[in-house]
Amino acid sequence: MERGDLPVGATLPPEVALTRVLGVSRQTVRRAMQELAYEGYIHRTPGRGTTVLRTKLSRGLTRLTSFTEDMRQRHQQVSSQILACETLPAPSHAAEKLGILAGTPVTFLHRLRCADGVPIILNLSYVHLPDGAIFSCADLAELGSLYALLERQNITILEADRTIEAIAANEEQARLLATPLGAPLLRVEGVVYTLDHLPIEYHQVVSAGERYKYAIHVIR
Amino acid sequence: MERGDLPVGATLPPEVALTRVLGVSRQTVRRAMQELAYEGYIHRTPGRGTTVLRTKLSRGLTRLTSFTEDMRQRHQQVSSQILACETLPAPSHAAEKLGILAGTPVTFLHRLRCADGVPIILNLSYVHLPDGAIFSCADLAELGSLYALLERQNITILEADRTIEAIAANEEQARLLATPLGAPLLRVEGVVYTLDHLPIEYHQVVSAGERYKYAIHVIR
DNA sequence: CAGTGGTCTAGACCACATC
DNA sequence: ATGTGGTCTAGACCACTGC
Repeated sequence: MERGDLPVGATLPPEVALTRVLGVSRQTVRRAMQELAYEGYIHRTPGRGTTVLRTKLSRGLTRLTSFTEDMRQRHQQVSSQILACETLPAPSHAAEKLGILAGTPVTFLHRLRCADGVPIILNLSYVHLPDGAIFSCADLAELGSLYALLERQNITILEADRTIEAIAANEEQARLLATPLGAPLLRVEGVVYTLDHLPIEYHQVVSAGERYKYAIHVIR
Repeated sequence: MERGDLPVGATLPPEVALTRVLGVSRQTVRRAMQELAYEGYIHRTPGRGTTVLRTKLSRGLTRLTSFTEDMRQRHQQVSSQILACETLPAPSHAAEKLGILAGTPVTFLHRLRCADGVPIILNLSYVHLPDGAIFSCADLAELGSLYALLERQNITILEADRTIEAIAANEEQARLLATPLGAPLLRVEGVVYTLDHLPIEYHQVVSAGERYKYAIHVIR
């Protein structure tokens, strides 16, 4: 499909034919086609056949990616200004999301992130590290990506719950993002979980409305 | 899990045990567990086992649902005020998204949608019907849901591409949604595709920031 | 009616984690 | 060594589509 041999609308050979041609079992053919269907490449209709829907994959919010990864994918140059990187007692709203007691020490991170030099998003993170893990602001500054820093310590990021809403820029946000006071901003709040389902990070990401859009592909 | 018999963190019986207890094959057990894993209920680790991640499902943008379906799921009463329902020449921005020439007749729909009587979202739709399909504003008013109306004519909605951004309320939006002028609003733009990958609807959904949040669950 | 995808069974081998 | 999930095969029946 990506080579263009199978244009949009084309019908794929039936499963049994592929079984013979490829020399694998029908289950195996089906598993592969189910992946393609899930990714939106093909559509399958019982009794009729399988048709090609699209020939390239568009990536969006469907998967958990970091800002750094997102921007690199768009071939934009990422830079970060670290406004704060310190250990402090967790404020109650963050503690609640992280499932810990207010006042428990957490790593607080405040970053202004730019793409090609233009300020795009403002990032507030409260990180509650598992026992034994260490956090170095110098390493973060060097690596750029919080998730990369965590994964380097064998902390596996698994999933996140996010909410998206619109807010009006307060004074600090307006100043840092170079927008007027009261300008509409997008705020994404999220809790990120590790492999063991422990909440490891609570973040608030605020982005300038005109400069950053979320793109999503959804299927019914 | 939803009954609470299996709390978060609990380990599920291994596949072979479930095979015996339930009297089904291992593949069948695996298929069921894969669904649970995809929905974020469980997490599976090779060689270790399967653990419970969450005990209830939060529904979000991950699947394409209509406003009507969303609200009914939350047990809220949906009502709609149809501000416009007419056929007109497609404006260029809508035509582009629908892949048709500007000026082609499309059905234009403008609705104010309320949950429990409170105005929540403002919906602009441009519908480009396939040949032979008919559109009745009376039916829409009765059914409430555009997608239900289309599906009743055997038009299958398959997928959508959406973008989310923050905007400031203009005069009309402020009046209809009962918010101050310039208040931050969430705008979701989307193109909805049918089974044959034909764009059938272009919509703009504007929602009041404080009254409507999008929730998303993403996995890495 | 034949052909399609949807589902299930029974049995096998593998890589990996744990002890 | 044992038990776990990941993958594959071979064969079967079903519901639905289209002729």
